[in-house]
Amino acid sequence: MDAMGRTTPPTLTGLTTYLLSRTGKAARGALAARLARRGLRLWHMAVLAALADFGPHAQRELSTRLGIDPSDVVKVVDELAAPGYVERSRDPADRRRVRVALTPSGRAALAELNDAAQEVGGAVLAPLDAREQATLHALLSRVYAGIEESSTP
Amino acid sequence: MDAMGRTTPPTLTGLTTYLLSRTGKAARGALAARLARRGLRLWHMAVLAALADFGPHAQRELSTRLGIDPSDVVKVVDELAAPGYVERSRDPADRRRVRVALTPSGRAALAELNDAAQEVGGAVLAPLDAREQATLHALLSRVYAGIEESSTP
DNA sequence: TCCCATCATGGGTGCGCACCCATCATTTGT
DNA sequence: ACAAATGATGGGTGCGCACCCATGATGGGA
Repeated sequence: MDAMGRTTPPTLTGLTTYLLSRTGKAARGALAARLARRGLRLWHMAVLAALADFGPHAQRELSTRLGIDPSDVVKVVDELAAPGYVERSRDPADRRRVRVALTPSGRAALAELNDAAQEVGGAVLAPLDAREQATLHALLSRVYAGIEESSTP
Repeated sequence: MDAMGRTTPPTLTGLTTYLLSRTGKAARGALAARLARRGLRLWHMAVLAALADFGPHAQRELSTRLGIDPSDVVKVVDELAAPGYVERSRDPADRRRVRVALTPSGRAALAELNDAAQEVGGAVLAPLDAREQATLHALLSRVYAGIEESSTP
């Protein structure tokens, strides 16, 4: 009797925005679940990645780079400093600024998080073969670039 | 001086999950903004679409089809019934069930929402040409299918 | 030197979303 | 006929995220 099944309405699946939103949420959720094991959230990983890729930042720089509210940066950095993943130090040149730097332990943690993320990616993208995953990544990169550009004019 | 710019850390952009999560959130946000103009949220559109595509549902059916908590279905339907987009009626065969049906006004509203969604899609996917948008859609469809399947065993 | 801009910090708000539980009406199975 | 299962409803919770404002410390320009 459940002939109409559990199928998602075609009106929705026909919308690329809908698919993006859904798959994105799934990806986000899976990733967040992995991070939660270590008591971290997505922003924590983003901050660690920024520090690893670009070296130490003042908190304000983290804010503009990642698009987080400066006020929230404080809290995220707090939570990263507690387990010793990052270190705060005052910038001697400009003593208002707090320089945030990655510790070795933070770098190691990031590596693990990255592995976890790769795993999650593998699971989510399982229906696609390697070639297709690559094209998906390429297309998404361009869409992402477009978004970044339009949000930071 | 801001030589390191506002670039997103490559460690993140290298992760397809991250790109999915971000672009998905952007898509979701843009869509939600459009719906908000009419005082609706994403679930409202999903329910309207389900009714349009598959005809009237009992609320429980909406719950299982869309993966919303039964308790939340009640509230969403409440909000759709207020402007007269849907109508509730007791199923005469099983008087526990409440049959939810789309009204003409609801169908019209859905059409408008659908147009809005297409617009949003066009904006988000602007960096891609038509052919690329099509392949992106196809790839995402398969990923989405994989997700649905693994979440409903 | 003084005023204003900048930065970090802490505290608080509101929204959306996912969940859970208790209750009541009704149907189904025994 | 009665107990158990099902469906709808209302009320409440917690989390993540995005914001906003006030305060105190510091730096830089008039």
